[in-house]
Amino acid sequence: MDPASKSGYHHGDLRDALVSATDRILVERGLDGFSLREAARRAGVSAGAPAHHFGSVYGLLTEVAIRGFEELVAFLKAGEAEGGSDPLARLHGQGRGYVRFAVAFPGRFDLMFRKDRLDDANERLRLVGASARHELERAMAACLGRDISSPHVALAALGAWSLVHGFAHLALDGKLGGPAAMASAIDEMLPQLLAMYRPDREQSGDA
Amino acid sequence: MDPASKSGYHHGDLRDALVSATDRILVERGLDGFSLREAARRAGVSAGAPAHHFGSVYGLLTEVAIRGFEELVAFLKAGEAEGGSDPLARLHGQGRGYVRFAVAFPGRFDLMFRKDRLDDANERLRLVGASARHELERAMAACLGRDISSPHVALAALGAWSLVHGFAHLALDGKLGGPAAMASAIDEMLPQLLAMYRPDREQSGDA
DNA sequence: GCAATGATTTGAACACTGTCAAGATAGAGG
DNA sequence: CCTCTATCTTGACAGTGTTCAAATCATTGC
Repeated sequence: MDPASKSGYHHGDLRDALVSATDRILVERGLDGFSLREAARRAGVSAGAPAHHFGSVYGLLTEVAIRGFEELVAFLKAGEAEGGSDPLARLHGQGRGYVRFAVAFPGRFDLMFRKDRLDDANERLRLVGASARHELERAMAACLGRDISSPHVALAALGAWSLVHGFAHLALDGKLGGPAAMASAIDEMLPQLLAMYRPDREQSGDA
Repeated sequence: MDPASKSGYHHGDLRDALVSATDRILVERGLDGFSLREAARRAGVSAGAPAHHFGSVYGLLTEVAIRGFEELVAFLKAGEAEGGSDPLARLHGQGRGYVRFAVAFPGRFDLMFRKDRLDDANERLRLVGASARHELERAMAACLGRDISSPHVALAALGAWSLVHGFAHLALDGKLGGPAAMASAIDEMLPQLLAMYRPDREQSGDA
């Protein structure tokens, strides 16, 4: 009816069909098992069809990555909310949300940080990526009691991002045990790690 | 003469020729620009030839990654030596060595951590990877005044690795400016980051 | 010195991949 | 009803990694 959600041409809504087909492939076979033709196959469409909607493989994968980042931001916010009112607890909550997202959607997570498969120039991708970084920097600024535009905050945010990203990587490599042990690792080891490396507000910030 | 180093069969030493051809491709075009056929082409050999020496693409890339890790370990040791006798300075020196390697050999660095292109089961790869991790844990243990087998050390090492890895990633993404600014960033921003996030030996280690 | 041996490389095939141009199709708007 | 435009198919092309029988050639044994 409304032309935005169901513009029933030949297929109906091939754009979304391809995106969700890709998502399913990422879940079942990972990024390596993905191919544009396979996505087209699953959408019940010929190999050349995706080009009209996404231009090239990069376009399709970029679209999937964008939706991944949107969901990541949601996970960050949910995790932060668990932290209550203490700024440090809220920051750590974001970290837990980050790792939880990585563990929940390994395929999407893989894709999102493999820039060789994405279109870096895509405006929406950059926007949603900046949005995620903004979430982190806001929580970090509150935690350090500094302005969000401070280079100190940017540097501390980089460090915090690296920490949880490395932890997530480790979890996905299976180095933290199976899925059962992973959940407890996120709730036990990650807090320990975050406590061990916390941004130190006492150091001289302007050298 | 000695059959080990120069067993002049048809090509002479195709194994090494393919490895160095791959290395050159990584420098010139990055990992995306690599293909097994292109490497064979540069070695002046047919497309099927590499199979005999490496089994598959994974074998060749894994060999290149192994040599990369060997060089990384050398960079870690060199950086650590710059730290003099202070354990923390030595640890931070290792971090500088890590980032320097990543910046000096971006292609190899990319490859080394793209496990979808490597043969995880390769024994030598795991050995040299473990060797690199051991360097870090040794320096970290000295820094924390704990035994190297302590889980606390392992966790702290993971955190430190994540920090410098994230920093290196950022540098390679060009977010730290051009090559000129990069060198100074390694010598200025990285120490700040490492100082901000340093393993805290005062926390309760056994929860 | 020469033939046999076995490692090394070739060449052609196969099943894939992503992209492209040209034609078929079907719904929308006049 | 008829055109028009976006959508999709078809068929081709260049390129990829892998496989395998056949050809090549250094080495080994005689």
